Formats: sequence, C-alpha cells, structure tokens
Amino acid sequence: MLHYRKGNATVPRQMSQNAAKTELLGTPMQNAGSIDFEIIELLFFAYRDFVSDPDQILVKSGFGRAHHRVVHFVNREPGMTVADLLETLQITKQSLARVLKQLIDSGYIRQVAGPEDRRQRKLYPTQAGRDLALALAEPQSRRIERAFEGASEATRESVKRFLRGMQTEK
Amino acid sequence: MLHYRKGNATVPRQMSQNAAKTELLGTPMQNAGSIDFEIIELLFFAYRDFVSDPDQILVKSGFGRAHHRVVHFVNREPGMTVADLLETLQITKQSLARVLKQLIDSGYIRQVAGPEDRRQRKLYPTQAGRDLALALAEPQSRRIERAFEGASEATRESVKRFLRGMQTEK
DNA sequence: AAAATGTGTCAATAGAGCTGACATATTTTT
DNA sequence: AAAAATATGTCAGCTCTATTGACACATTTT
Repeated sequence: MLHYRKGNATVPRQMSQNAAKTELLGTPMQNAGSIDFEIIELLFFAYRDFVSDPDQILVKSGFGRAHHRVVHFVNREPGMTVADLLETLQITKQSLARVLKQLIDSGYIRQVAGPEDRRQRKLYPTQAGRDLALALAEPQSRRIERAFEGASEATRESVKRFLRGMQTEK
Repeated sequence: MLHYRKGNATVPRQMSQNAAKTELLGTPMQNAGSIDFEIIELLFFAYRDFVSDPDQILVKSGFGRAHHRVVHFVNREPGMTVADLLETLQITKQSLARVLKQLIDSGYIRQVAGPEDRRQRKLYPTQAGRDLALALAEPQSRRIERAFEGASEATRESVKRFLRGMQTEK
C-alpha cells in the first residue's frame, strides 16, 4: 500500500567503508514496540485523498480548506455562534475571522444577532452556502461509498466506532 | 459526537419579519441525496486529533507536520530518493526542499549519492532520526489501540480495508 | 458599578504550501 | 560524440492557514 518503491534498501557506502559512521540506519522501521506503522500510514493516505476532492473544487472559487470547514458546520447546525465554531474547529478567533468574513462578504453565510443574548452572532447559510456545502460533500460521499463497497452494515458501524474512538475525549 | 451545541436552531428574525429574506436557511443539512454527513465529520475529527499528538511534540523541536511526514517515511523506507518522497507526500519539490534541508542540518537525516545512479540522493535516518520517528509514532499508536479497544481481528481488518478504499487509485 | 462574556479588529509573525524559472550533474538515447 | 532526458537543487515571489498579544465595544451577569 505504500506509494514509495519497496525493497532495494541499499546500505549506504559509508556503512561499509567507514565503521565510524554506523549512525546511518539502513533497516526499515517496523514492529518497533508493537507499533502498527501500517495503519498510521493508511490514515495519512486516506485523509490526504479525502480532502483532495473538495480542495479541487475550492480553488475555483478562491477558497481554501478553512472555508470548507466553516461552510460545512454552519450548514450542519444553522444558528451556531462564532464561539461554537471556534470550539468545533479548535482554531483561534483570529484564524477564523478572515475566513468567516470572506464567506459573509461572498454571500454564503449571514450573521444574525442572538434573540436572547444580543452579543452573540448566530450564523446561518444562504441558499448559495447550502449549495456549496452540498457540492463539497458530494465527492467525499462518493469516495466513502466506494470504500464501503460490499461492506455490511456491521462493518460500517465498526468503522464509525473506530473513528469515534480516535477522537480525544472531552 | 458533534462538538458544537445541538438543538436551538432558532429561526432568524428576518425569516419571520421579512418574507423577502427567505434566503436564510434555518434547517440543518442532513440526509441530502443520501450523503452521510456523520462519517464525513467523523473523519475530520478523528484526523484532527490523530495529528494533534505529534504536533505537540514537534513544536518543542521547532518542527512542523511536514517534518514529521518526511522523518516518518524515510525511517520506513531507508534509501528512498527525493523523488520517491515527493511522490509519497504529493507535494512539490520546492515545498519539500526547506523541510528536508532542516532535517539534514539538524542531523536527523543524511543524503548519500545513489550507488548506481549518482544523480540520486538516497535518504537515510540517523539514530536520532529513528528515535524521533518512534517518539512521534508512539502516541498515535496508543490512540489507535484505544480506538480498537475490544475489537476483533476481523474488525481491524475491516477498518484497514475501508482506509485503503479511501485512497485514490493510481 | 464592576466584572465577565461574545465578538470584532489590529499588528506582527510563522509554517507550509504553491508556480515558474533556471542551473548542475549525470545518465540515456540518438 | 551530441542531444535529450532525468534527478536534484535553488531562486524569487506568492498564498493560505494559523498563531500570539493587545485592545475595543456592546451586552449580560454579578
């Protein structure tokens, strides 16, 4: 599954010519202390390709990955506040500010003062924002369906349970 | 599983007061065209927390996520070339250059001219590089083990199969 | 009245990535 | 031998995402 070429882990010249340079390691790192390197890499490759789909769409509108996250969660939970969004994305207010402003200026998201607490800025998608979120989710959904091809409902649940278990508990 | 507050999807004022502003959507995006938004979010949160462990270690040495990837793959496949690494990480040569240079200057990785093709720069970890890669993999491995807690071998295989299926085929 | 909260904004900075262009050494092809 | 291709390195300039710290404003809570 690794994308790089296997085998041919040639021992560097120094190791045979100069005994002092034993510091160079020619043996692949594996099975060290029961660490499963394969699944670590699988997660890396899976996620890398998973985000590549929306990334391609986003460059056309001049947006980036951060815009995707914001537009996704605001669509999933209309009325969420800026504080909710910061908590969800675990980024800082300043990081969010520019991205959110651009989405508001572009007409994908709007702010409404909270009905009870008027300090709050509740966030809602416009129809354009909803359309964008759906367009971004669609290729990701297709990729997931392909990965689950032929899988039972129990398998799907196992994968979801695993992914939930990967999260830091709060 | 969502980190943001559920419920209270209050309909914004405009929607009740001004019929012209129907553009604001108050309903959560879900079940649209059989898209499974939950697993999309699970992947996002799982990966976000998965990389947070090594990130915390790396800030201490002044390195970032890019250094992690490089040191990981060079340890997994000693003797890989710069071209192999670019292919694996799917980044450009220029992006890799700075990161690789820093790792070489810091003594974690060394370059050796290819024994057959002397244009090549084969990459090898030093012992310090191996130690770093292991230190970074360790908390990730613990997180994965926790997520697999009580899972059967078949479940582990199902998860791996799913992750493989998420990759773009080449 | 004072303190806390939710948000917005400013300035400065950093890490990671990009494109395009060009240089060098080496190997392969013609 | 000459030309083309390959592997790598490097330069300049750019973008996006994210950071910290500071401060301001309106509003709510104490």
